[in-house]
Amino acid sequence: MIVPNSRRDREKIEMRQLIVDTAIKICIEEGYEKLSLRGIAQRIEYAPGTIYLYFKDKDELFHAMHEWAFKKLLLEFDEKLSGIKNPIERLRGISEIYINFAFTNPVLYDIMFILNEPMCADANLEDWPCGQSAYKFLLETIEQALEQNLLKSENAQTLSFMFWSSTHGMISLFLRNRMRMYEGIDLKKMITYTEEMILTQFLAPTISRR
Amino acid sequence: MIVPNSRRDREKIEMRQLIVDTAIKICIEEGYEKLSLRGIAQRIEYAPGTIYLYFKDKDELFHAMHEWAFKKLLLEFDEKLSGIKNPIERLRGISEIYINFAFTNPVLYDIMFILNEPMCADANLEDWPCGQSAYKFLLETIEQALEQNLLKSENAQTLSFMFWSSTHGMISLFLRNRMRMYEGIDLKKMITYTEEMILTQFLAPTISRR
DNA sequence: TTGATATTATGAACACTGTTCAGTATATTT
DNA sequence: AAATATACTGAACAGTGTTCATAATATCAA
Repeated sequence: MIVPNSRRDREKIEMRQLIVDTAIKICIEEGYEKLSLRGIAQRIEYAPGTIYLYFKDKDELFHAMHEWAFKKLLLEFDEKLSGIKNPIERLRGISEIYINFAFTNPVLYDIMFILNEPMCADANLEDWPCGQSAYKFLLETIEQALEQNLLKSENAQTLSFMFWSSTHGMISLFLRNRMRMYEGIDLKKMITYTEEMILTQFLAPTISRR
Repeated sequence: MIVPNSRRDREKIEMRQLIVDTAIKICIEEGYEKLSLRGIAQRIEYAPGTIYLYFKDKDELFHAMHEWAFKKLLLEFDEKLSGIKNPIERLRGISEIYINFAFTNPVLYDIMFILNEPMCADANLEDWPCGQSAYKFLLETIEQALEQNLLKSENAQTLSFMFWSSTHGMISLFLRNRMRMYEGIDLKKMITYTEEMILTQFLAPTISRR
């Protein structure tokens, strides 16, 4: 990571961000498959080769977009969930934000969790701070829920994985148009309903209710 | 669908199949991202333009590969599950076959459920007979389980969607290398364990046990 | 068998893509 | 003002999907 000491370094970071912003803008406006380095260069009125002064290759740019998207999701978690103390309500909040994020920013969701860029193969965890933080958010919430006996006793890691991947599964099948058999059904409603159904099954049976 | 009446039609189908087989072979050997029409043409010793006499474009070829892969999965369902009568055991069988299929044929799984080809956008259900059959397999099994009160009472469609997408979620996160936080863990074991955990939660509580 | 017709195959060409790099322009430092 | 360092350019390369005039081949009628 570059730390902005001189004006030069500052400009370098600004230019990097300009490229990332432009890339994401193109993805949103025209779709990820239309994203090209030449297209980015044209929008910011630079020559194609210039981008290579700021990113080693397309993968490194993708990596930056990836990180940028996670930062956006993490920000929503922080903003909307810091006030919620009950672990189960936090869990519900996480689900809601996650699903809404995917529906509002399908392209970003794609970049974060679905697209297969070589970058993902050899990138290590240290290069993925926001992604890790987002996962930690979920994991810690579940750990708290377990401590307070609000969920059926299980490994916190396993439960986190279960909640995350089931939600991801629904969203990615939706985003990839693999839910055509549910014709005429409001798919977002179906997803939120199923999400709640799963959560309910894993709630610990309350001993006394008043 | 072309029906082979004359020798000409038969040859047309054979050539189509040769192209599909070659395409899948390249995907398996070198990865989907290395698949190119020129590469296929070279392997079967034809000119690049020839492929366009059998497929309108790359999308139509992808569609054929897509269908071919579903046929393979469906075949495994038919072969290994026709003898199992108990709906819950069938459900377990479906999970096992599905997960094993994904781990054994990651490229095919990609083509079937993850890759985003324009084809998927405007293809209608009629062009997806095997995919529909595979889903029906799951749906009917769950309907039977519900009839026999073996699962917690819920909509069969919702339950099917839940089981399918949670499994898909785990597999696709694994295939896309998005499970790096579970370092050192046997990921296939983790997936099969979680799969069983989910199923267990949805089993109807047995009234009497002997 | 020959000639006309329909089918099948070709490969150059077009417009794209990511990427490299020698050359040029600009900015900073001496 | 000269020397050096940085930033930028755009042509070039090898690759992609796709098209199409041309050529080869196969089929059928006379």
